[in-house]
Amino acid sequence: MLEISDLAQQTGLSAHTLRYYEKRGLIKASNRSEAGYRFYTDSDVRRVQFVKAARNAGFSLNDIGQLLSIRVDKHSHSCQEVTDITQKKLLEVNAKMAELQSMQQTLELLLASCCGGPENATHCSIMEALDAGLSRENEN
Amino acid sequence: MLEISDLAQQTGLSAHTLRYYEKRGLIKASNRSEAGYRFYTDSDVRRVQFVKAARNAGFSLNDIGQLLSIRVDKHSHSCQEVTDITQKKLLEVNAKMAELQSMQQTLELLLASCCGGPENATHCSIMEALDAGLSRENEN
DNA sequence: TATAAGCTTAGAGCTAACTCTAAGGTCAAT
DNA sequence: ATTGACCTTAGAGTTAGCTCTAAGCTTATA
Ligand SMILES: [Zn+2]
Ligand SMILES: [Zn+2]
Ligand SMILES: [Zn+2]
Ligand SMILES: [Zn+2]
Repeated sequence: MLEISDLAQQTGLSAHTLRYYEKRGLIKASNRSEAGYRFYTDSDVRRVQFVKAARNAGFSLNDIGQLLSIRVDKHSHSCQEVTDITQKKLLEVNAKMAELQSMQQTLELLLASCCGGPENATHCSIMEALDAGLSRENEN
Repeated sequence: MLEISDLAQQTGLSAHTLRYYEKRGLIKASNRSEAGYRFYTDSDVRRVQFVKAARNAGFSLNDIGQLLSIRVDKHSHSCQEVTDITQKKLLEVNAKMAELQSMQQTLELLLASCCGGPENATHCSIMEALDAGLSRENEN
């Protein structure tokens, strides 16, 4: 039986975060001491590790809630439900990537155009480009 | 002289957002009517467009505040200051991209491994992979 | 037994960039 | 003069995921 700080150490999450996850309904200590201290079993540890792996994959805590309810009763859920959640997340990630790529490209162009030197910015091509609205092309 | 809703229409930002930008110190109506209505000049419009272009490039409102103070007094600032801000932002964007790319790769692997079918999830390889902590390899 | 470390809870605070509400004033048109 | 659309302000609410605080117990060690 692990106390919360032991679990924190084993998972790399803070005790605060673990209590927060409990408040969110994601995890729960299997046992409590008479004084109310949380005690975690190996099964609890595995559940937390599942949550952590899902976080690394990019799932939101809400997504993870769904994945966890599938996990505890796999018989009542299908592979399709799991892929639906995963696919949806992939689409979100792809959308954000596209946004960031556009920023990246813009920033690289800006940097390539500016001398970056110590003289004053009256002629700065970055400022000019921003003044020109990034030379059209940006719908949205 | 444009009223706030005219400026909103011209820039594609909401009047709420424009007032918010003013509260943040980014923009300001050059004039006010006797009743207190904001009136914007062409110069104000260009400033808002600068802000919008900078937002599109990924700059935060704080960054934009700095860029704007360079913009109004280019003689007292150098190209280097501008590139510093831009470079810093590019590094942030690159960091986020790396994070997202890792998620993307993970999600794609997960999707490739799962049948996605209607049968129950007792054998689901996505669930298994998450249970296995995404097969090690994820430092952090 | 005293001290320190760690546990409990409810709830506030943080970040970023909006987004919206309430309560009221203004303006053009009917 | 009365709609209705628009304007003003201060300030609260939203989102996600923590992060921290306060006030008070509990437990282990010296
Ligand atoms: Zn230069
Ligand atoms: Zn320059
Ligand atoms: Zn399957
Ligand atoms: Zn599956």
